[in-house]
Amino acid sequence: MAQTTGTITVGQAARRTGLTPKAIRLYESRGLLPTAERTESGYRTYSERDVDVLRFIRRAKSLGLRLEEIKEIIELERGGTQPCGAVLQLVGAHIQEIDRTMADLRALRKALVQARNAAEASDQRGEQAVVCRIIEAEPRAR
Amino acid sequence: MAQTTGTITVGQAARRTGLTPKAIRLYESRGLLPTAERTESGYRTYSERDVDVLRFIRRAKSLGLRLEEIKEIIELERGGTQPCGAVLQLVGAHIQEIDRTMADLRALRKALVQARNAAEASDQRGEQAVVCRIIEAEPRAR
DNA sequence: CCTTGACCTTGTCCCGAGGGCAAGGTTGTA
DNA sequence: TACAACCTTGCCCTCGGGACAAGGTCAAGG
Repeated sequence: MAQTTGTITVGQAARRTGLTPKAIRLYESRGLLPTAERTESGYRTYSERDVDVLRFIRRAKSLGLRLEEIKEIIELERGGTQPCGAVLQLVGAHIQEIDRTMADLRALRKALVQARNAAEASDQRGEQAVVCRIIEAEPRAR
Repeated sequence: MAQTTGTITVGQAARRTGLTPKAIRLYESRGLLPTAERTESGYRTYSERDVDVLRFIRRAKSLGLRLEEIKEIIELERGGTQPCGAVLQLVGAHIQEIDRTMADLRALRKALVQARNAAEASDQRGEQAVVCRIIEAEPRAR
């Protein structure tokens, strides 16, 4: 195989970045990575530069950015724009989204605990329910 | 149409329960509802009992239970078992799951805020990054 | 009687981010 | 030459529906 120095296969790239080959192919198909070069036999080949981009993607993903958003950042950077501003905006939006999700979860948790307590209380009073009172109870708020 | 008193269509059931017709058909296909009776022309028909079950499903869903879990509860109840114990167990498991998710989100939020602060700080020092430092930074933990 | 509009039917594709599996080609080593 | 380990593409699955298509049914009004 005509493999240039420093050129690796998808599996090696996966091992070096902590991703899976499947994920790497997905990123290519979604446009986060340029279409990979191929060997004569059709194997994808990756350069160190590609490995850097893949690591970048992994870190961005671990911060909760979506592939589409990561793609935008990469395109900005490829176009020569410093993507800092855009990244800060994305990160800020994600923090807000997390805050909203956590507020929802807190409310849900409260509802679950209340429902459980109500069920245990009625159980101790020896009541019987056709279907368990936990969910039979009319939701007050909502 | 030979529609018995109290027998309604899927759209009417949807309106009475706050669900959509599509969702109701999905629940049937997933086994949460028994296969609906049909009119001669093929329309599904629902009884008041069905409406009660649908309301039950909606409330259980609003508590974050998954369709598969709701199905188990309904099956227990149909089998004559009081599902209270099972429901309590499910609810307890969900509270734990919510706690785990919230812990994850807290950690994620912290990482995002730290990344943002680091980026702003390096920006103020006039540094330039090939790709924004927010994501370039090596992840210490994990 | 016929049309119109609202309703119903089934079916398919889509979302996110891949996982799992199948069927087959390629590589490098024993 | 055989074999394991790799690679390729492609399809179906997740979860809870939303959106849309193409067509059948119902009730009311002209």
